[in-house]
Amino acid sequence: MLDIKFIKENADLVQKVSEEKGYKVDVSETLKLYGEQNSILQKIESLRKERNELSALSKNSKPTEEHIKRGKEIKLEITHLEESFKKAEDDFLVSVKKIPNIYSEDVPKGKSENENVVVKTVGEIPKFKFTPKNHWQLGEAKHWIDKERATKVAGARFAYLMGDFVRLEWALMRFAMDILTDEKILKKIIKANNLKVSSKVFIPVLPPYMIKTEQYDAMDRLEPREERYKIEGEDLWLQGSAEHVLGSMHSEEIFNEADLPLRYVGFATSFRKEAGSYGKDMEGIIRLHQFNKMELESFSVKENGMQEHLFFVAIQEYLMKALELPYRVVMKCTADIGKPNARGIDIDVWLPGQNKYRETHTADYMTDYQARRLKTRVRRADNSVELIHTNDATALSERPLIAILENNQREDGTIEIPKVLRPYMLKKKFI
RNA sequence: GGUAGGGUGGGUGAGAGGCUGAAACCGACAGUCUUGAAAACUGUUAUGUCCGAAAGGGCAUCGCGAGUUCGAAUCUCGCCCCUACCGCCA
Repeated sequence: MLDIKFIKENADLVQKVSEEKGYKVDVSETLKLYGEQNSILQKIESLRKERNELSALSKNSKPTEEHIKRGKEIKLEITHLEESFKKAEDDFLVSVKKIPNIYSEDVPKGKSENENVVVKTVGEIPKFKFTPKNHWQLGEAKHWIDKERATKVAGARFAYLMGDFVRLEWALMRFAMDILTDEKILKKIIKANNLKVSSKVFIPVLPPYMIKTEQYDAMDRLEPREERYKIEGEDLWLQGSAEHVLGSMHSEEIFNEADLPLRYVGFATSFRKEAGSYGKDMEGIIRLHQFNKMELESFSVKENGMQEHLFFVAIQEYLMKALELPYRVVMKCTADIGKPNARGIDIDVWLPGQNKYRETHTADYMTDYQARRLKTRVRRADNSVELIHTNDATALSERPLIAILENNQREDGTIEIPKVLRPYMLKKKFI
């Protein structure tokens, strides 16, 4: 949610920016609703003041008939006004929650993801002396991917992952974990990218996979609900990304400035309904209802938020380079960055089996948009309290694994293991 | 899941219908003293929100929600969570 004071002072800007992000909002209506809510509140507060004063008169003595009579009147009026207030407040909240975050100055303007801007392309696209297979042809031949049985057991968009593929996935995750918890490597990444951020390591987290409605909504990641799995009979949802349960972890808390930035690397199986993507990516394992992912999350003071975001992208690039995968960095345009985002970067990997780039990573910078409703704050050195800035980003998921299969395949269907993963694969070179 | 006891500020913990946003102590911060530090003493020390240029003032918050009452941290009901024991379980 945006700050209502900011909206008030920058109504035209907010209106314009919301439209550029593709959201239909009426800022003047929001402000009107805020005014209505406020004027009712002021009436209530002056009545409450009278009630409090009346009640203070009875501190040593019994209240007079007069006081009780007036008190009853006040009670009735307050009850009445509170009903109108509740309605006015709800209307205001519904309206203000629709307004997306302001985007960062350097975000390209665009009406759809087609207008995202490729910032750079890194790594050589491999040339094959044979026709490269896609990951499901490779995986099924090796009995690493079994979607037929998964469909029998759980339905479409599920898969059994098996054998060396599983070992490779664990190798990948262990590799990422080792990088993110090694301060020396983080320092190297910071230096190489000329960043001004703390080199504090990431704290590994295995979070809950379920999240309450209230927390999910405060994160502004609950919508669209058709995309989420609801737990029947409970006020719980299956999280769609570890970010959802990591970001809400410190809701209602006030950090000490000295404890920031606070960085987490969380591993979680994530769940998505993939509503509205019928028929898309039905083959292979690029778009399943559940997938494993290692996610970065950080909480920082406002002036460090952007550097933190750039640091996350630098980490993503470091991981992709280490895995020797060809990729490109994409700046998402206004229409594609997402409602709570101020800025968003995607990394797409080259998939020879599909002959195109596919998204493997996202990095999101939310400024204080999420923190406002989460009530995650920091006590600064001068004792003032303010909202923190949140960042999240993919570290590694199963999609880079697909890329390893397709990019590192040999004619006989075996896969060359990236050098950095071999220590985690009993030093084997091929699987 | 059952039974019992609990949830009050950064911490411990008092308060059991009105003078209580809340005692006391600890911690933290600032000051006095000191060459410096400690000790001692003095002061400050929740969050949100509204009005105001500011000074200041109002309102709300004692796990959450509803209710009783002229008046609720305090009484009633529902929910959540904690602790202990029992049951079940990786």
